[in-house]
Amino acid sequence: MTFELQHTDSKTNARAGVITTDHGKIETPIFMPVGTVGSVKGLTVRDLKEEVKAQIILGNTYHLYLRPGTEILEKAGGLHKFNGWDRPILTDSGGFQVFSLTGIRKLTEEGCTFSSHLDGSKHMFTPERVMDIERSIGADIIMALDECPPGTSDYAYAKKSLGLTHRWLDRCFKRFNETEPLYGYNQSLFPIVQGCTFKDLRRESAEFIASKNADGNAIGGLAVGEPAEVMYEMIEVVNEILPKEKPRYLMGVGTPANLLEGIERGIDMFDCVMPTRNGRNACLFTSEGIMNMRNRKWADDFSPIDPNGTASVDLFYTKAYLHHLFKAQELLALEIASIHNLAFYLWLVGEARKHIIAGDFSSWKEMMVRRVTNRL
RNA sequence: GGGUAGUUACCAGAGUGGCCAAAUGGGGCAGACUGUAAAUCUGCUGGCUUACGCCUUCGGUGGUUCGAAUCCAUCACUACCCA
Repeated sequence: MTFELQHTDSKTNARAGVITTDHGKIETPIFMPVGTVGSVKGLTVRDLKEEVKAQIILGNTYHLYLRPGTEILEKAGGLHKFNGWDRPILTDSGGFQVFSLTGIRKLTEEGCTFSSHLDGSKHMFTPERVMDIERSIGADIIMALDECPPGTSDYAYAKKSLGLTHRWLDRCFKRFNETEPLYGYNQSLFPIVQGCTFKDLRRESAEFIASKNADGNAIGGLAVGEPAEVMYEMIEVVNEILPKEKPRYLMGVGTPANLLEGIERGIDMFDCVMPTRNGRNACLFTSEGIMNMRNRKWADDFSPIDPNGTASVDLFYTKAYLHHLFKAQELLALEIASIHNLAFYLWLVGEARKHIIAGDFSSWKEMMVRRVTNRL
């Protein structure tokens, strides 16, 4: 995997670049739709390519390990062959599940013991095991196993957790370097900066991560309960240290405004369940603002879902019809909303890229932040 | 014509003397959702009120009672059964 930095904004830290993987190129800044169990919920590969214009999608190590399991994935020839997505894939390590499954998991120096949310069976993730599973899945970019502590963690816990994440990272790299890809194309391992909301821990972590000289670097442990302003501050602290010539991935973020603020601060990659999950819950993000499609006011609005939208569903269907589909609990509502939201997210980062290259990112971004946070 | 059961908030439906402005479900109206244990979750849903509280309500009317959605009488309507 390589990264070519094409443009850096003169007024901000925003950049435009190209990541090249064995499954194709990714133009940054980019948003990556989340396909936890190997499927971006509600969308076909054709939807992803033709409507959403996705360039890379995510899979999740924890979920894919539990089902269908590595045996099936290896028999299939890797996740790309299994789900039919022949463009780049990134797999999260299960670090986020270490955070979200609090109560059915236990952390030790060795790794994380957890009960399957599917059948209660006991499993253990160690850095080595996670690397092996991510080799089996075969994503182009694989994430290190980390601990993602809550945004409200105190300093003592944050420091302790950071130490564990760093030691786990060394073990991830060791195993990664001792093993080979299974399917004939290269894989890149991204380390993850942690440190909660403490600047000195974030700096310490960023320096440690930068020293690994990985193909790309991630920032984790944000948008997990802390205020957005604090998140932006942490990004600034970390991005001062992370190398400019490598892509920077802000994990799990976020709202359209979060993306714009992140891009301004030098983030290149984002992923988030928001466009799909909120879409399924009738929340539509558009260039004019946010709409709750279940609200009565859309019942007799026969204008297109999004006149400025790039997906065919945006112009083909009306707001009134989509409102009706949500009220009637029709599957089609979830699909239309998911396609729309993802297409909007991809449009947004694509526009950001154009404006970075054109040199007017800053003013465009200020205008867009106001528009995308508007409630319709 | 006779008999039986019933009539409760938008709908269905509990409640059979005070703890009832009235369970529960649905519907309705809003809100939340950030590396997906989420097609999920939360709140509100008689009126006025920030709240305390006050007012009006359980088919109609009239009673009994300190007190009635709950007991009595009567009328109306509905369903089923017998002629």
